[in-house]
Amino acid sequence: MSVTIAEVARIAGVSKSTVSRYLNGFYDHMGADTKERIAQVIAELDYRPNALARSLKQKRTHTVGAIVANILNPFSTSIIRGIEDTLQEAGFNLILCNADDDPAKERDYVNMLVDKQIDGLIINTTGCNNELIAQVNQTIPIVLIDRKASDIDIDTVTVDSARGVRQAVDHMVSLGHAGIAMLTLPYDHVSPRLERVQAYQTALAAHGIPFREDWLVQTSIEEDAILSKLQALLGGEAIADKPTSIFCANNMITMSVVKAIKQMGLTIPDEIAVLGFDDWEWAQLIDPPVTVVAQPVYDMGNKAAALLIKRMKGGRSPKKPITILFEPQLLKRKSCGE
Amino acid sequence: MSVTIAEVARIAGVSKSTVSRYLNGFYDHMGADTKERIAQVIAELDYRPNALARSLKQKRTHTVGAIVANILNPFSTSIIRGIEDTLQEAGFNLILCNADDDPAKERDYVNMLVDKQIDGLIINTTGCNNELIAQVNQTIPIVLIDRKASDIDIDTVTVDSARGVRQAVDHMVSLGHAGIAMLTLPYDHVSPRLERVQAYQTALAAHGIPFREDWLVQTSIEEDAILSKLQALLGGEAIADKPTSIFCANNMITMSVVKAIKQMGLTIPDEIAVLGFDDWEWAQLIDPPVTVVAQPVYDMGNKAAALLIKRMKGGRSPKKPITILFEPQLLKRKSCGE
DNA sequence: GTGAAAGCGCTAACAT
DNA sequence: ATGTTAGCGCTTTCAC
Repeated sequence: MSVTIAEVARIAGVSKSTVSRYLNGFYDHMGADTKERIAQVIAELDYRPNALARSLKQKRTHTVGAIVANILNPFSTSIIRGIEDTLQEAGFNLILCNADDDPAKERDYVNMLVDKQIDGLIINTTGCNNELIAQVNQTIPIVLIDRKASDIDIDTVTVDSARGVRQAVDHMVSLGHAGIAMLTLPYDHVSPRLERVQAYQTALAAHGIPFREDWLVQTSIEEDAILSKLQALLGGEAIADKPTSIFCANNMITMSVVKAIKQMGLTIPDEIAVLGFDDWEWAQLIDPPVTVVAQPVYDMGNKAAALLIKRMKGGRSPKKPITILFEPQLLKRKSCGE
Repeated sequence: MSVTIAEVARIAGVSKSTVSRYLNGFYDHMGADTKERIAQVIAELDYRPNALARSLKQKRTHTVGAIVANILNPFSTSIIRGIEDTLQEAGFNLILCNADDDPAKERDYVNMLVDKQIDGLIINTTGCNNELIAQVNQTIPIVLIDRKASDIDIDTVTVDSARGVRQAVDHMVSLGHAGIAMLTLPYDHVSPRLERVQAYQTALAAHGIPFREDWLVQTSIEEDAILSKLQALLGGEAIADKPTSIFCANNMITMSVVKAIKQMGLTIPDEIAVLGFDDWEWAQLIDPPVTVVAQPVYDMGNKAAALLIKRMKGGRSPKKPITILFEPQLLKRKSCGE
C-alpha cells in the first residue's frame, strides 16, 4: 500500500490534523520546527495525498471535464489547447473526452464526469442531450463551446456564424460566382450548422440569387457519399445547371470536398471554386490554398475556460447565463479564383 | 447535496449493503421484490453512486490515463482514437492529457493521474521523466507508445523506424536522389527521432552515399527556424553543394518544410524532393501529394490499450515487459518525382 | 499550536 | 437473503 497521512503523522510525531494543515497551507500558527519535520518526512517517504480521499471530504476535485465532438478535427484540438492553457494557469486539472459526435457517448461521458465529481464542464455538444446538460448545470457549472443548445439557458462561447457566412458569400459573389452550392454535415441538432445553412440562404437572397434546394446538400464525410453528391451536383451536361462554387460548412467537409474534386479530375478554382468555414494549420498547403472563414479557436477555448473558472469560483451567485460571440475572419487564398 | 446510498436504502427499507450489492450486480441471492424496490427507488431519486467514494474503498477507478506529446499532431489524435475504442469496449474510462512535449507538464500529469488513482497509464513520453515513470510502473501498469525509454524495462508499443527510414531512403535513391538531407526535431530524448537519424546514416552508407554532417539538421517547427535552415541548405550557389531531396523525420516537420519550401518559391519535387515519416489524413491534398512512410497509428493505439488491459487484469503476475513493433509502410505519392 | 474524533459515501467481511 | 460494522484516507470542527 502507498503511504498515508497517518504514517507521515506517526513518523513526524504529530497528529494527522497537523499534517493535513501543513498540506493545505495553514502554516500561520504552526511551529517552525513541526513544519520542518513534516516537510522532511513527506520528502523522505515521497508521500502524495490521495486525491480521491481528499475530494470525497472536500467535495471539490479541482478538475474540469471537457467533451469535444471529434478529436480528429483540428478545430477540436485547437480549442482544447486554449482550454488547457487557461485552466492550467488557474490550477485546474483537465479531463478530456471525445464524444465522437455520438450522443450516447456524450451522455456516458457527462455521467462519468459527474460521477467523478468534476467541478465544471465544457462541452462541444452533439445537441442531443440537452435535458441532461440542463440538469447537470443545476449543480455543476457548464459552458458550451461552439455549439449552442437553443432550448436551455446556459453559458455559451461561440462564433458569429451568420457573419462568417455572409463574408464568404459576398466574397464568392464578388468573384463572379452566382452558382453557389453548399455542402454540410446533417444539421439536425448542431447549431452552427443550422445557422450557417440559414445564413447561406439569407446571403443569397441579399444578392438576389435564387436559392436552389438541390444545391444545398447534406452529406456525411464518407468518401463515397461526398463523391456521389458531388457528381450529382457537377456531373450534369447543362452548364447552366451546375454551380461554379461550393461553400463547405466546416473543415471536415472542406477536406473531403477537395479530396473528392481532385478525384473527379476537376481543377480548383477554374472548374469549381471552393470556400470553407474553419481554418486549420495546413489549409494553405493544399493545392490550391483554400480560402476560408477562420474562427479564433484558441481564443474561444481560452474564453470558455475563463468563463467556467469564474462560474466555479462564483459560489452560489445568481448566475445569469451569457453568450459570448467571437468574430470570424475571411482569409482570402486561392480556391475561389483571383 | 446529492442523494446517497444511505438515502436509497432508507427509502427502499433495506440496508446500505443490500443497495450496494444491487449496484455491484450481486443479485444471485437477492429477493426479487427487494431488487425491484431498490431499482425503483434508484430510478425515482435519479441516484448515481459517488465514484470517488467507491474508488476510495475499492482502490480501483476503472480509469486509464493517457498522456500524448502534442495533441495538435494528427499522429497523437489517431493514437487516441485507437486507445479510446479499445478501452471503451473493455469498460474503462479514459483521462486524456496533453504534455505539449514539455517534461514538466508531463511530470505534473503523471503525478495528477497517480493521485487520482488511475488503474493504468499510456504515455507518449518526452523521454525526460524515466525515473518517475519507472517508479510509478512498480505499482501501476504503464505502456509506452511510439517512444521508448531506453534505460527502463517497460511495456512498449512502437514502430520499426529503422525499417521505415530504409524504405524511404531506398525510394529516394531509386528515383535518382543522391543528395538526401534530413530534417528532424531535436532528438535528445525522443527514441524514434534518434532511431530515424541513425537509420538515415546507415541507409546512406548502404547505398555508398557519404554522410554530410551539415545535411542532417535539427530544428524547431517555428516558421523562421525552418526557413533559415532551409535557406542555408538550399540557398547556396554551387549546385553540387545542395541536396536534391529532404527526408523529414515526422509529420510536423514535413508540414513545416513544405510550407517553407513554398514560401521560398521552390517547386516540389523538381527543385527539391520531399519525403516524410508519418502519414496523415490530408497529406494527399497537399501540392504535390506527399510521399510518406505511414505508421498504423490507430492499430498502435488499439494494441497499447489492449496490452495495458491485460496488465491491469493480470493481477500480481510476474510481468515481463514486452515491446511490440509495428511495420511502417511506404506510400508513394508525388513529392519525390515519378 | 496541536490533538481527538467524527464523518465524507461507499464496500466488504462477518453475522444471522 | 439481508443487516451490522468497520474502515478506505482525508479534512474539519471542537477542545485544550
